[in-house]
Amino acid sequence: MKQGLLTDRQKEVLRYRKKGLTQQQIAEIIHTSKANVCTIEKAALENISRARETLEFLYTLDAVHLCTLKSGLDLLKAPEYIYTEAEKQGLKVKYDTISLINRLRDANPERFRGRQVREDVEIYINKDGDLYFG
Amino acid sequence: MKQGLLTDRQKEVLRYRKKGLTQQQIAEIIHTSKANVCTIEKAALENISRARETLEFLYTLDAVHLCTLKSGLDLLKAPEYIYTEAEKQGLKVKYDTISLINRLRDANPERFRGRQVREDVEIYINKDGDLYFG
DNA sequence: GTAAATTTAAACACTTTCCCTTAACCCATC
DNA sequence: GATGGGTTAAGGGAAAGTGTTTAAATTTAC
Repeated sequence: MKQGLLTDRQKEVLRYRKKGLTQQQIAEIIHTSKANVCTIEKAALENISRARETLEFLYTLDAVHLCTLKSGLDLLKAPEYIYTEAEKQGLKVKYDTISLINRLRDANPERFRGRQVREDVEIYINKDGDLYFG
Repeated sequence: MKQGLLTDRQKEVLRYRKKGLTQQQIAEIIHTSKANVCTIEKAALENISRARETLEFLYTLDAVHLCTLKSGLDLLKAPEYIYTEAEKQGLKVKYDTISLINRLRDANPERFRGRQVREDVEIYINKDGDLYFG
C-alpha cells in the first residue's frame, strides 16, 4: 500500500535540491556518491512526469479526437476551425473564442510563438464540450 | 522511458469499464478470469491514486514542516495543536476547525480510525496557510 | 433468498525498479 | 589545464510490481 511514486530517498534529494544544494553537497550529507545523487534525482523527475502522464490519460478516457492544429496555423483561426469540427460531431465546445485561445496557450505555452502554432497540437473533446490537448 | 503508470492491460480494463461493461464481460473479451480483471482494475485505481499523491508532494516542497500528529492522538485535538504551532511560525492556517478535520481525514483516510490517529502524520504548511500531509 | 457482480487471499513466475559503486565524459569558468 | 557541477554507462543485489490461477468470501441486485 505505497503512498506516492517517490521513494524516501528521492524525496530527500528533491528537498535538498529545493534548498539549492549541489549534488556533491547532498552526496556528502546522505553518504553516497554524487553520481548516485544524480541518478536518484533523475529517477524522481521521471516519476513526476509519469504521474502527470497518468492523470492525463484519465481525460482521454471519455474524450474523442477532434482535430489537429497544424504547425504554422494562426492561433486566431483555431477557434473557428475547432467549432466547425465539433459541430460535425454534434458537439458544442464549452468555451467562447477568447477563453478558447487562452486555454490553448495556458495548456502548453511552449507550443505557441506569438500568434503561431509551433508544433502540431491534437485536440480532444468530450461530451461536455470540454477540450484536452495532447 | 515508460509513459504513464498504467500498464496496457490496466488501460484496457479502464476503457471497457468506462463503457459500462462488467468484469465478467471484460474477462471474456480479454480471455482471462473475472478475478484477474478485478485485480487489474484495482491496481489501475491504485496507480491513479499514487499519481495524485505524487503531485501532491510537489506542494510540500515549498512548504515547511509544522508539526507531527503522533499516533494515538485524538483527531479533535489536532486543530488546536496545529493552530498553535502555526502561530509560533507567524503563519495563519487557511482552514477553520471543521474544514481542517475534514481535510485531514480526506487526505489520507487510512491513517485515521474513528477519532484516533493510527500512524504519525507529518504536517506541512506554506506561506498561504495551506496544509499538506506526508 | 438466490444469482450475479465484486472483492480478497495466497501462491507462482517474470519483469522491473531502486540504490549503490566505479569509471568515464561534458561543459563551463578560472 | 584544473576545478566544480552535472550527466552517462555498466553492472549487481535486494526489493517491489505485474499478470495469472484457484478458491473463498462479500456485496449488490432482482
